[in-house]
Amino acid sequence: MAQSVGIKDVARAAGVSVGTVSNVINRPDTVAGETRARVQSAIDRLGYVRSESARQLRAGRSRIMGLLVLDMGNPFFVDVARGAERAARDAGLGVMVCNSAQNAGEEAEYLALFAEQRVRGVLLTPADATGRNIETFRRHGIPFVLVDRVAEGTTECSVSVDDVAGGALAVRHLVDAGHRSIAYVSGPPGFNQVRDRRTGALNALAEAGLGPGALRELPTERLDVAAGRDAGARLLGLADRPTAVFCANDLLALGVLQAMYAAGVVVPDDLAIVGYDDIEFAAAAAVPLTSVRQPAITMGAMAADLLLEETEEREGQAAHQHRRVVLQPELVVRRSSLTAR
Amino acid sequence: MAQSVGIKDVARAAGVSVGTVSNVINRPDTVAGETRARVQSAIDRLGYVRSESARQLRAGRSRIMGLLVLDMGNPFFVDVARGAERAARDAGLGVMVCNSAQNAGEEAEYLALFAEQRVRGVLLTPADATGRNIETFRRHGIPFVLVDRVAEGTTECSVSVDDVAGGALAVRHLVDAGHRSIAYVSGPPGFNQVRDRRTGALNALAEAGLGPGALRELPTERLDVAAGRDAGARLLGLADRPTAVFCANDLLALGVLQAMYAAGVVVPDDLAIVGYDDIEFAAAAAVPLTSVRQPAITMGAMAADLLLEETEEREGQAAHQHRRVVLQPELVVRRSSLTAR
DNA sequence: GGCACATCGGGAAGGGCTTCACATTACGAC
DNA sequence: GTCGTAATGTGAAGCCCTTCCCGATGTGCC
Repeated sequence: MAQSVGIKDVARAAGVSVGTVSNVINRPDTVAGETRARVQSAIDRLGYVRSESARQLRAGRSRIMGLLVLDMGNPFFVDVARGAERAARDAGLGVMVCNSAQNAGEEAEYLALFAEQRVRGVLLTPADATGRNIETFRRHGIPFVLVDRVAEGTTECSVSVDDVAGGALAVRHLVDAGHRSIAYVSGPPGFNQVRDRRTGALNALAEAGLGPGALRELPTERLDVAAGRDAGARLLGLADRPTAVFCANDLLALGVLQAMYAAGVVVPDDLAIVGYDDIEFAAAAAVPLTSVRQPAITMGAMAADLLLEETEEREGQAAHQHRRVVLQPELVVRRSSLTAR
Repeated sequence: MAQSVGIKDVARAAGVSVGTVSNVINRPDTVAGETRARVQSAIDRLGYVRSESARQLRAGRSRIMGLLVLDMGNPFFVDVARGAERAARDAGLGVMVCNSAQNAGEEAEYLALFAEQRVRGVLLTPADATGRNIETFRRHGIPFVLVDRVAEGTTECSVSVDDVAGGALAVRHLVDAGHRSIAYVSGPPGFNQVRDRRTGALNALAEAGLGPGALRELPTERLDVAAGRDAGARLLGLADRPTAVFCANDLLALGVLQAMYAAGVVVPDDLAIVGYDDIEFAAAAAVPLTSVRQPAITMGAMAADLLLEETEEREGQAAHQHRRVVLQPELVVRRSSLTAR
């Protein structure tokens, strides 16, 4: 197969001009049926595929949307991606999914890549707590939507879940079960989600007349299973060990669970655990995990829709109003938080 | 920020020709230091980002590699992607990861997308058992490497894991533990992996003097947790229930495990389970899963390397020999297969 | 039969970049 | 002083496509 079948080759083969071939592809109704058929058959015969780069160069923008997530190893983000993909596809766009791996450097690299690609817009779960990457990116004039994080200031659209409410759900549940000393395995302190969930947790404690002293925070470097195991080990070393632990996400919770299992600590009897995200594997865990469910697919889809709305506007519709959508989480109770008695 | 700062604007601002700006970016050593600095500062000042599409149009090919996996919800493929990304990045390429969701139609769409993008090459885990998509794609002359599947014929490179050996490992382990009647939750019959793992299973049975009747196959539509739950339900309905089950991947195994748990069947005492892939969540399952580990990251990285080797050759090195790399799996024994006594 | 009007298709102009052949300059050597 | 050479920079061609303006052809109607 010839490496380079161009529109010219097709035109020659079909005995028409290149303009006509282009019309057949892009506005078939402007071409007479007979001509169209002839051109189409030439296209098929030669195996012509139009060059997206040329197309894009002409159009000035691409048909791809960038999605930069914190961790593709976390099924939560896989779901976000799924939702975004679906919405983008409905609009005829593709999604380029990239993984910053919770690392500001990689985030910057991928954002630069997106800029070079003249991506239509970007969905972003920020990894860089300083916000410097975003600041730099803003200069390019490429619209973006924050995912799983509320936009601060009024600058951009965002779709997030009410993390304060989520944290409160989790801890209220534990308090109701009688726990009075709770650990919070929290993740990197820079993340808003982490902070907001703590705020919610403290609120729930306050409701019950408990002070912030009832919450012992165990920060971690990363939001993954290994970090959870590590936090679990630290938890075991605490004097006056809490009777319950709330984890900033399910991966951490699974890690904690593994550490408890290895140490012979019985969950939930000796330690109750509540996770966050309700990933599919939470239900299949050694002890099925109680978790705060987030509508991940919806979040991805809504973010993509907001972005689409914003980019359409650029084609001269009514002005797009930046919006901050906040969804509500939901508590899913399973065995890990049900003290047996 | 002006939407469109082009190389011309930079040239004007720096008082040089466009050619020189291009040289500053692509071959800085051919430009005098003073000029280079002036151009660079103009670039920074204007926030110029080169257009990848124009660059690519000129170059005739892109700097992106496509990766099309069966299921991004399966952590196994997330690892494959990780490996591929790392290897590609080392070569200065980006990876566009797409998810065929085990669906031939979506696979075809994404392959078409890759062709339009003039992607450098494609790493592919085929979803279309008929091979028709591949056949069509081959016409474009874009090199590709099959991942997790042996190339049939001598047509392409492939990287896979010896599935026959893996199936044998799993079932030999079960036979050694005394099981004489084993179920195989297998997945869609079109998949080679599924077939090869069965072959291995039968081999292991034969070694032990058991006939194929000792293996009861339960096919499923998909390779995911829901399908596993479904297969588990069917398993429970079988007269003369097998005492062990071997699953074609860990997601199925987790599903089976959930079904058993729901039905009060004790794993491993009433039913031993062995999965495949050894995803991270296998170890954290309700009953930690025995599984056949595959070197997923390595597989992704090797596939990317093979592809790079092949595309480099196109620039006129020694001819690239298509190769089929076959890696070895490894059994990881955990509680789900250890009959308690 | 001739005219107005659709309808089609042709041709050329970019769009932003790289690259290549060539112009310019400086400098050391003879 | 002249020439060769190396070091720099210039400018235009061309990658492949879309789009827009027109000319050409055909149609229906008076």
